[in-house]
Amino acid sequence: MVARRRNNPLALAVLVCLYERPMHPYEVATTLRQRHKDESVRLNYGSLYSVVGSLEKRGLIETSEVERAGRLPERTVYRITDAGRLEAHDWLAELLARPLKEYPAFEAALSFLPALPPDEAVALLNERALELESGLARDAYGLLELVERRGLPRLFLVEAEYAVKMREAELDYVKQLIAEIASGELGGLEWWRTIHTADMADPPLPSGAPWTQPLDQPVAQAKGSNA
Amino acid sequence: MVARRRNNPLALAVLVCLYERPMHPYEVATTLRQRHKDESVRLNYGSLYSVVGSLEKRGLIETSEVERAGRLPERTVYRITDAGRLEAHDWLAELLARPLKEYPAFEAALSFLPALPPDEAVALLNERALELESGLARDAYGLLELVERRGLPRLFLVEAEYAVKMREAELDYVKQLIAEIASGELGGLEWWRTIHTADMADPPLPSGAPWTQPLDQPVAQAKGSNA
DNA sequence: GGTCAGATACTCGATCCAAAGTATCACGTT
DNA sequence: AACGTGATACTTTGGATCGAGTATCTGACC
Repeated sequence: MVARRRNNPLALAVLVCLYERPMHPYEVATTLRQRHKDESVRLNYGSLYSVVGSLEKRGLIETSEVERAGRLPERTVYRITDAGRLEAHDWLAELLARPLKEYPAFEAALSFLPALPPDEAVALLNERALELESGLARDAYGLLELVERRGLPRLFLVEAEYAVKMREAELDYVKQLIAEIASGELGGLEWWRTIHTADMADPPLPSGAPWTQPLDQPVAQAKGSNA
Repeated sequence: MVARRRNNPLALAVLVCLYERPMHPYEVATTLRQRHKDESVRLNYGSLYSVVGSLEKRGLIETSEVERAGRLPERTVYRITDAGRLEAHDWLAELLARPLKEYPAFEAALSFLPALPPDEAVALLNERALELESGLARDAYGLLELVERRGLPRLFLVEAEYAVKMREAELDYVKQLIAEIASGELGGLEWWRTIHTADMADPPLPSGAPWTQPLDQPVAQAKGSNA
């Protein structure tokens, strides 16, 4: 019954836009883009229209009018309802106050790190560090440009500042990890090296050896290799 | 034709598991859970079986045997193919070396920050800071426990270390932001306050006033930031 | 005055995925 | 001996998602 229960932040973006004034979906999209919100909220038309439909079904927005210019497709203008205002407020408050578990791709990749030989891992991490650095330079330049060239108050850039900080932190961690592998300081390195010695040639991952150890089972336990 | 082209990291997890030895999907799931990989990779059965099906269709894994114990459902055991080994390697390398644009929920929320009154925003951010702090304490304890109680090498915890670092950085930013709002230091604060003065009562967001300003349009400008 | 890029406005269909469901077994409890 | 609980192993369902597609209009340029 409860369609799309607070999963896609694009729905929040729509609500907040309509809070400002009634719009048709396409106008919401262009507004979000103009304000660079499409950098923080995944925006594409398919999702937009489906999200709008579900908001209407839930009574959070309603049709205000249907226009048509020439023979272009109709524009359905929506306005927010009281329920919608409430939902927008509560949802935003929730997103701000409660950290949400997410699954960044790099975290997943790190969890499979032992599957690659240490040397290759270091090379790849170095590449990442370089890309992070250049990306950071670009982003920082973009921010400065907005603040200085036009006098855009920082209030409207907090999300970008946050993103920059997070990338800086990631870069820090990547560098530290590289250093600890290179210096042999990282616990488990010997094991890591040995399982990648026999087959330097073709097979990029070591077969037979576990790519990571079970984190449980301090004692040898007969878990279910049920054959 | 190319089904599910490197979107769901669960597929990589399956490949890496099967690199170790042939398994049936359910066993992959329990293995991942035992190794706490379900903290870094979103894991649920629906996705697991559909991902496995698509890997088979793409020739990256193949059926090794079909078992049955009693009247329980059949277990289809899969093994990885050479193509699968290659794909696993390349995919993992790509994830490690290239930062991927993602859309954290908190970044989205920050981009709508001006929609809430400053006081409420500060209160909510404070709540977040508290939750981040207690979460961090819990996580750090968990790590220490694994390292000390059982002698688990840090190599198998890099993804968790990364997650902790990221949260620390987030906490830093949240604290800094709170301070800058409280001290009146943040650019745009006056405007933020004024648009939230008339209606302290019911409407939690100010209608009529733009919740954030267009970032473009001082001069008609050629786009600028392409991602 | 023709054409061609780009904006306008939405639609479609093919995947993708999360959550719940199904059915069996295993084990301990009362 | 009936019951409950949790593990085993996979299926089903229907919504969510995304990229591409359609068709029109606008304006710039030569």
